[in-house]
Amino acid sequence: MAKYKAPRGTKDVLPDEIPEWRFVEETFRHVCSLYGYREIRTPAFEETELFVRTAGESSDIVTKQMYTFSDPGGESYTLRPEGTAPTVRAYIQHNLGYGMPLVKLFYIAPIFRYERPQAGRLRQHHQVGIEVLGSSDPAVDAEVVALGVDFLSSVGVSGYEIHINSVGCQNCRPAYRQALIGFLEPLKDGLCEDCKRRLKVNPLRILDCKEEICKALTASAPRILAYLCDECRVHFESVLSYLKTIGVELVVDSRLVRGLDYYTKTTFEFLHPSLGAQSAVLAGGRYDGLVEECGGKRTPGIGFGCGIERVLILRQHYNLRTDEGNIVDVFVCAVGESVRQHAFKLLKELRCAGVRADMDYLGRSLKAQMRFADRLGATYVVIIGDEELSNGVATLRAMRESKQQQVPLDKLVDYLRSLEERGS
RNA sequence: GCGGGCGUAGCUCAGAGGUUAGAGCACUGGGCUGUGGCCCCAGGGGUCGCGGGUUCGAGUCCCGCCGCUCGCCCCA
Repeated sequence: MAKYKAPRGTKDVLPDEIPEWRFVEETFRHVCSLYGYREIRTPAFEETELFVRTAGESSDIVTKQMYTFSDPGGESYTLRPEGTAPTVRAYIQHNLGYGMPLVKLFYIAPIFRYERPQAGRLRQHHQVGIEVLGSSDPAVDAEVVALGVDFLSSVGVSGYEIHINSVGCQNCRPAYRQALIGFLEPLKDGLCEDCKRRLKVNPLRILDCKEEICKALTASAPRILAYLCDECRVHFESVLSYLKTIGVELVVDSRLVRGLDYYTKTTFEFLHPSLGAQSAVLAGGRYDGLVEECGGKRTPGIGFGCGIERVLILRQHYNLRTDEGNIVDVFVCAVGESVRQHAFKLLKELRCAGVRADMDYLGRSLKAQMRFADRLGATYVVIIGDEELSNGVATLRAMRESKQQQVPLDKLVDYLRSLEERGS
């Protein structure tokens, strides 16, 4: 047993898995560029206060999931538990909106939450996400959902449902909240323990409870869509209309309530059945009050986060797999100690000429060197021994064709480079 | 925080009270004295998660702890 292990709920991404990660990340970057989004990178930790203010005092994230620590100077910091607040903080701090009324950003970042790990849920996971700041146009809501659709289809994921809802705004949500409390108060003895507590701190969350008894009791509860103010109702209908125009299928789900306090108007989740209880692969919503809450000018915003590990689970589910291909193009086999200096020099020249190349550093037999070259996927093997050296040549073996020839040592690098160029 | 399953070689796993703990894959060497893949032979590699208990004897049975994993809550 190893003495040290990766902390609970964290994972090492090993070399064999890196191609999958790079594929997902690069695909995301590409899709974002098609939509005019630019990348931003923010620190892994922020002042604790930022998350407490934005996610909400009573949210699960703030009450029990944050990795908070104080640095030697006594400041309280928290490892990023979500991607939106840091992005908004950077947007305000650097005046990204100055002279640029609409800003579209994307990020790829680790996210930290203290939770019980299980399939598709980690204490450090990674999200790709986007944020649009500066427009309340319902077409932007539709664009954000559309980008999510394009991203998932580009990485080969299908079979999900998009649930969408509007949670209203500061003008209409209080009335709905009162109506909901009024409906549930007489029934509260039948609710689960968690929901009895939610009734006081965040009654909307009761609609999202997975307990059958709560689902039954809330089946006929008032629906938020019936309480939206004119502005929110028109906005939501317009979002649905834009999405219909581009052929995105939706499930309007009036029970969809998200865990963060800052959401307004549109909220959505992309749910996939094969993810089990953690069925959300991509989720987000509009947050028209967040920038102001963080000390900036009143600026509407909307975005989503998407769990990379969950995307990878789904790719596995669909038997999708990108592999690395060959690791080097050329392997240099030195036969005998006396030729190693020459082999080492040749290796350096190959690499400087842009040819991926390697050699043996374990003093292995030629047979073992060949086997290793095969395992690295080398297209060519260069064999140099005393005989070759005294004739000023090397044996060049084409592995896939199982053919070999003698090539003058001083022509070898150019020759291999030309073969490479022709091959690629 | 609560419940189920599992911890034996680098990996996947067999072994269910009785010599010195095994297999496949991988690795190293040889068959092939300078040539990969296929085949054959050999070799290296293990505090059987940790600690205690029962027993003449414990990977094996019992208890505790730790870890991993799956589910509940919640989230990407």
